[in-house]
Amino acid sequence: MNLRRIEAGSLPVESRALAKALIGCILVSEGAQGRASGRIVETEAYLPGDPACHAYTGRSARNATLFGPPHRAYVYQIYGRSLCFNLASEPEGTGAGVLVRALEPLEGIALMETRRGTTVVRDLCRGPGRLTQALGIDRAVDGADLSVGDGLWLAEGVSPPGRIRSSRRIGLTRAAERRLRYYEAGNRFVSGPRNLSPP
DNA sequence: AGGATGATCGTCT
DNA sequence: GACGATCATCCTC
Repeated sequence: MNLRRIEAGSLPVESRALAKALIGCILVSEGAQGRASGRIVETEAYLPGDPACHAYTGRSARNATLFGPPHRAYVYQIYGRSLCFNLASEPEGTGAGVLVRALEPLEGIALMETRRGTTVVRDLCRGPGRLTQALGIDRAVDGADLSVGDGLWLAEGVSPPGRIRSSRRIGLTRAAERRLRYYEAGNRFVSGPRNLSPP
């Protein structure tokens, strides 16, 4: 599969615009074990001043990447077992980001099955913790510039017009009512509700 | 297909 | 010491 890398600076910086623009893009991981990739079908935006955003209470060792340049990878561990993959958003100095919640597996299915310990393709990348495991993303990825390295990068994909919908974000207790989750309507690899009415 | 539950540990109070 | 931007498993329908 010939993938065209997304060049630095061609993605939006504003959080909601970035969350929408990422739908359809392809996330690629390459390493000694081979290549694994998937098409992004679900994201969530975490805005400046958003009580649900990790940057809300100020800068710390964990969330420092969110305050760095836009589009750097922000990786953190949640519930003791799962890693979540985000892209920092907004200009440097402002803490915000976009969580990638689900991928539609494209390449390296066998590798993903090994890493995930299941052959249920629908379960390989459906959920933020699952997709990081399937792509072999670890905490060392935190802070990485995806436009430079060859281990993890973004490629151009296809987002059919009119297919992107929004809903409440998933799993939150704070600011849960805000419609900052974006997903491709009807796609079976979306992790939450996947056919809600348009806004 | 969908709801409830417990595991598990880095980070911050 | 409490709390998660979750997951796998077990249950019922």
